[in-house]
Amino acid sequence: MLDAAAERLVAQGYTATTLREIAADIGIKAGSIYHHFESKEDLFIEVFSRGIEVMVDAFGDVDTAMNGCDRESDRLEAHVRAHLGALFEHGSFTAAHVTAFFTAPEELRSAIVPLRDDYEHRWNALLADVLPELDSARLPIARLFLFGAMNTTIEWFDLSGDLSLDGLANLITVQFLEGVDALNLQRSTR
Amino acid sequence: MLDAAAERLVAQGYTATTLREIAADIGIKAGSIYHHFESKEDLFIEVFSRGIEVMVDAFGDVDTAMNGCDRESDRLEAHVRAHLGALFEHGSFTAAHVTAFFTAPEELRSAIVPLRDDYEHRWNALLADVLPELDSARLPIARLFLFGAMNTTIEWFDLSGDLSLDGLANLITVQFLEGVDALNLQRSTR
DNA sequence: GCACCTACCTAACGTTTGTTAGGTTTGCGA
DNA sequence: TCGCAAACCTAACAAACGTTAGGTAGGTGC
Repeated sequence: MLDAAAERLVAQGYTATTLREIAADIGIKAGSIYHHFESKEDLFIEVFSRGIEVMVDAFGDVDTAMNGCDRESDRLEAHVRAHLGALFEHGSFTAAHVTAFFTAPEELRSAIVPLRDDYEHRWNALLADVLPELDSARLPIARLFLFGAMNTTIEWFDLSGDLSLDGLANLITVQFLEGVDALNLQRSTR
Repeated sequence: MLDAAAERLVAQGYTATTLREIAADIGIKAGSIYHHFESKEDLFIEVFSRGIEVMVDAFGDVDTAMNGCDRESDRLEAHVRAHLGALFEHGSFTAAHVTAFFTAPEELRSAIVPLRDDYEHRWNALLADVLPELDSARLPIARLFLFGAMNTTIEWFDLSGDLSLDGLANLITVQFLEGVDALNLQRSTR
């Protein structure tokens, strides 16, 4: 049911997604939803929260797996890969979060913002490690550029196309670190 | 009235924006909208179209103004600045387009897609000029990265903050061309 | 002064929305 | 086998939605 809600969110946004649709998707009636959630807002708070949970979990997994890694660029690429994985490989929760968060009413958003802030903090800390020479005032901006490039992939990237998620993660990382010219040389440093 | 519609679009998305709200914003009643447009869909087709128009016009202006420019990176930066200008300085049409386009029903979107394609083609051509050594298969991807970085600025950039639009355009261009490390050296090549 | 057009309003329509009260089914534990 | 709670349904509610038919005020041209 949360899955169905997330998929509808991706396709239609918050207001256009009705409880009757979600109920029909899983073969129940709209009123039955209220046995599990107090309101539409409550249901989608859960969906958006899971969207962040998936991201945070993926981030944490990479952090432990890459513990003894000495090449900082590899660490970054692994985290980029994890973020893309959360977007494309772990259900629609993260995708729903990224695409539909701003279509939700403000009361709902403000309940989610603390979770978002936590995730953003982790990325800031990561980027501070990977890029120690970067002016700390520029760091959040660099992160926002990276997030922009990663998150808009849901609008165009096709999992079944020629480019794999690994390849996409590598492209984004190289482009982010070294600029567009380095795109032709991708994977040459491995 | 189109302005009011665009502002509501940015704040609430397509479905959550009601004709009664738009009418109230400009001091008329909802029914009166139908004297100017045949339907809600018709009204927002006009709004989305203008959003692209603003971008295309800004692009064209830079093209003529930068005609004799020999430094390709300056040309690119001027176009980035123009795109950001369309987002932040020419009403809410472009901002509405970028944020709310995917919240609109599909029939409406398909009426707008040709205009979008035209704008994307211009950028592809520009990038092919600026980056002749870039693999042509990578070119659309590079453009999508750049678009992602530019368009997500509406979610965080503050016109009244320390960073100016010129500065932001420079940051994005440098970051795009040379990578994140070059951010510390911005404007040093001028 | 008359006709006419544009811009708006009033008042309702049918539909859909989130939501609720009360009843029914299902399955598990004692 | 009984009881009970979780899961679901039915049927409706008030509110809000896009939309429409018919009417009104104000200005323009003749």
